[in-house]
Amino acid sequence: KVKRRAAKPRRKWSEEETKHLLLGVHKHGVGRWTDILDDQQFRFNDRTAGDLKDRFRTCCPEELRSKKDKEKYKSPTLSIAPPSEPKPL
Amino acid sequence: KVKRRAAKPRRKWSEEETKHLLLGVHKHGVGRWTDILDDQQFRFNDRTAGDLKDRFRTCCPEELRSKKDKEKYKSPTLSIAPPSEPKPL
DNA sequence: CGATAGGGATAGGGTTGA
DNA sequence: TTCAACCCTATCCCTATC
Repeated sequence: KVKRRAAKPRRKWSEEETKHLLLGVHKHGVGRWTDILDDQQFRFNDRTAGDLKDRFRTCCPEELRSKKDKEKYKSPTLSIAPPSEPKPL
Repeated sequence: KVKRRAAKPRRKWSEEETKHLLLGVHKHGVGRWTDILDDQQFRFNDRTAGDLKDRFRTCCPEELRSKKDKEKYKSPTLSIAPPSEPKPL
């Protein structure tokens, strides 16, 4: 049986934080979680690359189901204006 | 409106079954529902890990309210002698 | 070795029958 | 109405794989 770490307290993703994630995906591409996390243009509330991956999975279930053509996530469909001054969350 | 599965018939938790749950928490810790469920030392009446979690929530509301120091659930306060031969419920 | 994808488990809010 | 029992799923964990 696998020893599990003590779970960290759960923190809901805010709309603002999710917007930063989607903008990050728009800029760097799906799966580039560490790149997005390290991009100072986007602000996250103490998340890990895995957290970003999990959040994207739940906030975009339909797209995730089609594994091929991940480039489509970079389509202009996601037309959210980047925040000129990302504030800390 | 969320699609719901057909509900399973409700079965009350007996004192015996609850005792096994508390002993399991004492041994494995709060939140280790699958570990407790898989521990052959304890017997449950066809419950899921989620059922154990929910039962613990209702049978120990005070302790659940204090999120910190979960180790206290392992305190000797819960000094119930483990059944040498757990019987099926 | 570091990072990700996918599967697994839990926490907490929601639902419902007695 | 209340509340124990059960459901839903976002969030977090584990690990094979690259």
